[in-house]
Amino acid sequence: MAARQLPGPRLGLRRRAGQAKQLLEEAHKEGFLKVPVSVTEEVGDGEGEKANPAKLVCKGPQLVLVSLRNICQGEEIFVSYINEIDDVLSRRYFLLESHGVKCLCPRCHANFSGVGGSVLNGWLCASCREPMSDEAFRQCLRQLQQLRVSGSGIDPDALRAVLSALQRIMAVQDPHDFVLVETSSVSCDHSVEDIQFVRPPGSKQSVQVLTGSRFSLPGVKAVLVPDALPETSGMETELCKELAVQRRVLQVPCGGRAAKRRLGPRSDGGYGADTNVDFEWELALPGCVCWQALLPQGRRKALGPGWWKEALLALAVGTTAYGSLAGVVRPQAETFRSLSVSPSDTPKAVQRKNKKLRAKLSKSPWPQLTCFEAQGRVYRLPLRAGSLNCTTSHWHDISIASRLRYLAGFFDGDGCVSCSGRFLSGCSLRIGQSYDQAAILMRFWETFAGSIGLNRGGLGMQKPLLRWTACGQSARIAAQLLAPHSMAKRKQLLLAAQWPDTPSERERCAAELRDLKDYDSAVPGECSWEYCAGFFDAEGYITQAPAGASLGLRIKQRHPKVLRSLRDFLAGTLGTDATLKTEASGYVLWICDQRDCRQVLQHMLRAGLLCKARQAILFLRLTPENAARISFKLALEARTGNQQFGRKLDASDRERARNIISAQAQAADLKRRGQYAKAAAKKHEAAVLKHADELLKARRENQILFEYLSKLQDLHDSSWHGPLAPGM
DNA sequence: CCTACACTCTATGTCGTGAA
DNA sequence: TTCACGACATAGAGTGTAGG
Repeated sequence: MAARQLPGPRLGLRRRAGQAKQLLEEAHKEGFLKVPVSVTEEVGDGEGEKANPAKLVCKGPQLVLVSLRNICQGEEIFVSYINEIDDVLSRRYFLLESHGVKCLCPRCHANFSGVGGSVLNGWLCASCREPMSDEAFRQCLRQLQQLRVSGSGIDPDALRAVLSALQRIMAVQDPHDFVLVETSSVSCDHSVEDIQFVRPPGSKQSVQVLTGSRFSLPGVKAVLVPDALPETSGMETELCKELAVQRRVLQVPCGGRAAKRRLGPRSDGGYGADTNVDFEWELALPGCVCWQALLPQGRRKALGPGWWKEALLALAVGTTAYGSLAGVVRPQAETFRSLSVSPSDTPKAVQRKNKKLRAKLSKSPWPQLTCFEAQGRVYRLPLRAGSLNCTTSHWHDISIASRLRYLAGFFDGDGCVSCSGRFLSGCSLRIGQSYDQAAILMRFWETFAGSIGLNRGGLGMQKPLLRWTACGQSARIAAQLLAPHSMAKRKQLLLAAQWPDTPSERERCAAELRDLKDYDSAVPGECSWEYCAGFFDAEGYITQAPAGASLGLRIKQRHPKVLRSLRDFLAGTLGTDATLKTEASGYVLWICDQRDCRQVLQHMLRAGLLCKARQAILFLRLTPENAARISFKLALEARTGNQQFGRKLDASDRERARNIISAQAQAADLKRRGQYAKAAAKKHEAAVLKHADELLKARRENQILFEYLSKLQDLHDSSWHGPLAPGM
């Protein structure tokens, strides 16, 4: 086992049992346990020298931890950080990921080169010390399950109580992660065909339940790995190679969403599947209760495939690799506290904590949004057509034609035309925006009616999303009004405006609409400053050279036609020299010249720029003297999304980066000149600087993430329901 | 300063459901 | 049949950084 390589919780057996007893009593007092459960300690029960140091058995309402060999007085008992029935690869991957530890214990070492044939590799028979066959291993697992579920003297009610307590505890930790499905038809001999899909009452997720033993082995784990191995050295490369072999052998049973993103080396030093890859794995306890979990990657890594065993042990023994049961019962406080920086943490350790913190955050929902704020007014959700008579005054001072040009520009950027319903009865127009950009949705709502509703609730860094929707008659009218001013989506809007009545014609139009989205169906048309402002509000981005005084304007788009029209318009009216370039997944229109940038921003502001008006105004004030301050201000208040949240470099970061580069360059120079001793000293100095720099950045990120978390918590505590939340 | 690229959140696109 | 809304998946948009 790996425990000897690690610092961390190492509790004496007596102490663990005592702690477990106390915690179980507490759990019973607080109503988590329906029946009183106590822990009995049985040490040296005469079962002789076996490989497993201890086992957990249920005796009536008691959970008993039994040592399987004699323990000498004063001997230290270790807690494993891993699930011992994992294969060697999973164990090492988990240890490296979660603790940064390369395990060199005999079991890992002996089996390391043999990985690839089976996920069960690395599991040695306790008697003969030979690798176990798959069948023998499965047999053991069955026995283990039988022991836990229907073994002698086990009170099913007690076990059920423990399991339901666990469910409650876990539900507190993350209510979306666990569902408890009771089933009486689970057996070990089902085949893959026995997969059923159920939606448990109250669950919004559809849940896949696999009842086959083939997939319910706790040792089976899905791992996605990069096709191309990253350029790393030592342990990581070895692991990647083996993961690659593993993948081919396993034919990964990857449920839910498939891996979309490029899999490869990541800047954070990790590798493998990206965060939006979900896995599903299941466990069936025959004849009793079927636990099923749909875990996010972070959680899965944290607990490992044997989470259920770990959880049972946690309840019985009061200890896991992640702290005591107290930490499980009050997960928010304890879990997050364990992720805050401690003085002895290395940069890598803080980075790992930050990663976990982000994973936690990404599962933390915002409170339900029931209203939104736009231009200082608060509106209830959903905002239906005609539910208000008042309008935002400034917008109505602008002529209808100008308004339509702006809206057409915005719709070309961010709008969506789709036909809806089984009968293709009509088209709908839609625009989604985050909740703090509701003003732009109000412009559409005031002009075309329709409704504004919640598209998706907030989740961690992801703000809640609102959506303006017009369907039926209002969609037809809106499309009719927008089409003449639109370029990128004119053909789609014309289709929506003239949506036919007969089913066959509708089928044809629906197919045509789909086609229009596949290629660049933009119609070159008359451009205007209002259109530019709208399009820029939707798709544009203002860049600032790192804390410098120079700025640039960028518009990214998948297809080039509309960008060409914009470029020609800018060249024709201002003589602006905008360049159109291809970039990965599309085209970019760039304006670099400082004078051009400012002129374009001023024109767009006059034409009704809204979403990016604040940024534009700030940038127009940009001078070499205030560059750093404006950069900070923008990061704080004028950003659209939370990408790269907490990672922005400030002036001192840049200064440190310059020093590191300078030291590295000096070291290289000294080496070239043959002054090896001095070069080595300089190199060391650079390494020290780098270490300090990484530590500082990681600590600040940790602090910012905690501040964000605290703000999110405040929203819950203050019964927040929609008005703008500052700093989020 | 300019450009390419990386990271990850947002905004499209689609499907389904249910009330009117 | 229309309209509104929710859920889900994912392409790509928005943003930052590194390097020439």
